Amino acid sequence: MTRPGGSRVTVLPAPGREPQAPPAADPSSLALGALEDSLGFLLRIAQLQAFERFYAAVAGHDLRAGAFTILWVIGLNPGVRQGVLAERLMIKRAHMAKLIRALELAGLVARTPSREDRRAVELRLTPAGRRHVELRAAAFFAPDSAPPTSLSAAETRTLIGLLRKLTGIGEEAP
Amino acid sequence: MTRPGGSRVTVLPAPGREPQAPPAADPSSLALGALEDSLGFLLRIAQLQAFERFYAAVAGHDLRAGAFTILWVIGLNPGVRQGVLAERLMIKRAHMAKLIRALELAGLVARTPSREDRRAVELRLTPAGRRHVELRAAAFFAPDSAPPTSLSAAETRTLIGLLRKLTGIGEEAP
DNA sequence: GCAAATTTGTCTACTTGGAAACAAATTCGC
DNA sequence: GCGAATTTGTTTCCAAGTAGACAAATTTGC
Repeated sequence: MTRPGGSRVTVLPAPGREPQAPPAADPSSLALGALEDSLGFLLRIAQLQAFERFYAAVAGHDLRAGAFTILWVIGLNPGVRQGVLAERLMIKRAHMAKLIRALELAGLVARTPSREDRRAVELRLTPAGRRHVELRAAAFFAPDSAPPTSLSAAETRTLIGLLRKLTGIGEEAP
Repeated sequence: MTRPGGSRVTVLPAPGREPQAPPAADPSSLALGALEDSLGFLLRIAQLQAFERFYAAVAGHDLRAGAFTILWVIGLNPGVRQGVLAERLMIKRAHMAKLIRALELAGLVARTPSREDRRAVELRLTPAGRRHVELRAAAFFAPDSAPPTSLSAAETRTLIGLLRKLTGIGEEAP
């Protein structure tokens, strides 16, 4: 399982002369070198694959992952402020402003100015917003109930646990 | 480590009445509910955090992750075609066309029409492109040598192994 | 009390990425 | 052969996301 080069993997591509092998018409047989050990690269590919699977599974449910996530978290945290939401979901504040305005225009979210801090805005689901979330929650979380085929159930649990630890998400300061 | 609800985690937010708790001004104390068990959500957050760390670490090296990755893979697979590259790196072909043109204009990549298939284009690094990659490889892969602080070295290896298995990247069909 | 610094959300301009339609070349059916 | 379907890369247009400046409100230093 360990790689030929150990952990010092910054092996440069063979300088100058080319491998005489044909250009490799099959994507899965491309040489990736040290990228195969790169956490950032693997996370990127894994995330894109997961989104692809997700949108393939929920096709036609008019369900956008980002919007649903925002509504879900507002539903669990009524009165949450935009900036707090943005920081936790890793969405830039400028972008969150646009997303929230769209949700407000759609009648799913209510924005009320905070009384404690008159710069801030408190977010809540409207009744329509709550209905929207309730109707789509099962479809949204369905892919998590039937996890990827390439991992066993135990491996999936391990992976989720490690990702929680890596991101600091399921288990904050005690 | 198991969650209160087991694996059937589609618990809807408390309908109607609000938690009387204050709006939670601290992002890390937001309730996320079933999102904390969602592989897609965790992968998304982990990837964004990883990119943030990456760009913080290589600040000023004029190093874009996507462009470097493309150059790196071309360097390892001279003569590779655009579509193959796009599929493996999960970049849409329309986008790849733009990226490759930019790299060609920058003098880093040479595009030569394939003799076998006159629609296709073969990609190679120019000498300048090879120099570019060699100069930046150490900085690009540095974050992988000093992995995240929240995981032990063993956990990081396990995580990388699981991600390889999930994505099918380090270990193709035997 | 009050000027300076910070925070909160917003705006404009820009970059990144994708969907759909397309031309050219290739492969398939027959 | 030869027309139909497919593949390859490109173009155009649009959506998603970011950067940086900004006004208003708040907090901080004194």
